[in-house]
Amino acid sequence: MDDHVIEARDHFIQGISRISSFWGFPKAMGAIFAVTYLSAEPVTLDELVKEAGVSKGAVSTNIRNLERLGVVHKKLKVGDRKDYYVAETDFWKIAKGILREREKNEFDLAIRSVGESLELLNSEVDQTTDVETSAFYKERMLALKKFFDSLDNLVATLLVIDDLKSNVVKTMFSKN
Amino acid sequence: MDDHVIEARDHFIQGISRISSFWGFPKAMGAIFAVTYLSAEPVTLDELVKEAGVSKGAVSTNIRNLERLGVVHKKLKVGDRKDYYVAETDFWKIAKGILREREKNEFDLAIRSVGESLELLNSEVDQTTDVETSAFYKERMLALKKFFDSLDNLVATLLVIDDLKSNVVKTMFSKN
DNA sequence: TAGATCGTTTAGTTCGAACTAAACAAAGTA
DNA sequence: TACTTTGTTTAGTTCGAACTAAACGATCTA
Repeated sequence: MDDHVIEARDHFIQGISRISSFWGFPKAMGAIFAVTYLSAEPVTLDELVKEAGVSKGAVSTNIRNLERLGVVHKKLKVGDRKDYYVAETDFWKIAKGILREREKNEFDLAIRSVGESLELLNSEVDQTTDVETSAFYKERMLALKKFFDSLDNLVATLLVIDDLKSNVVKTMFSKN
Repeated sequence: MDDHVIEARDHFIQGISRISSFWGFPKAMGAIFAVTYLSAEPVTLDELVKEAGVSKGAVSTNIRNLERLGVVHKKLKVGDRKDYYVAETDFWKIAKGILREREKNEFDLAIRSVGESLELLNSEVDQTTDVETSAFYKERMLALKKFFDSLDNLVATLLVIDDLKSNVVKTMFSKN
């Protein structure tokens, strides 16, 4: 293969790896996706081991996460025990998948803890001390909770946008 | 102070710490912000050391980053060498500040590398081998680049939204 | 059954981000 | 000048996420 092509490919893989790690995913995950994305044919686990330069175990776990996020798709061939993977090419779909995944898991779990803190304050029928402090905490925590709720609505709204509407978004923010 | 209030406060600080680390920031950074946010009065570095339970060095570097992001603000008092900090309470502003910061730095640096890879392919006037592969790479890389450009426009658009319009957004996505 | 071929799981290791402790710098005060 | 008070920087350490190597399980074939 032409040197320039190889160089471009390597540079691309490296770039995707950085993007991956920037968004809080493993670098290897990015490399694995990049290889899959640059492959015209479905790729096997062993090919990914070779092309992405990571161990079989790492490919196994990372590709599974990629599939869970909808970033790649598993394709089985009849009479073939191997798993084949192809990259999702609709990046808006990918973005939605990732957002949806973050929505559950850690995200609103952490957000929920703000609500819980607030409830702790509200259930505090005590008359002991520091009414002022308690009131101030309530005010601040409530303000943050409201922000999170709005954000939640925003994301939820984006998630229910179907393909038709999403095309509107694509058109709006594309230059050509 | 009332036990419930202390418990609520601790729970809140812990929650913010998790959110912080979830978004790729140090846990301590979240704790420091939480303490600042829950303080009615401007706080000093030494108070933060005590309240957030991290070392002076860590507070120093983290608070500086928080200020750079516009999450807290430094307040100086006349005839007082201490630095005082207050939390920004407009979370939409905070979100914008963080987005803006990510915009520079790593983000479009990584994105740029995709463009560079593409250029490497285009500057490849060679006639050697693999015309097909090269064409395929170009196609895929261009598709990704277009997506990134759209995303870039989207973020840029959000960033130039002034306070008036941003109130529209707030209203749109608040429940009450 | 034995052996080959897959993907997964586990035990152990590596590596870097983020922390602490402590030295340092700067700027005021006595 | 010496001492105090404040924030920053540096050297060294810790700790966990993510990796590798290798054992394992499952499934097909001869």
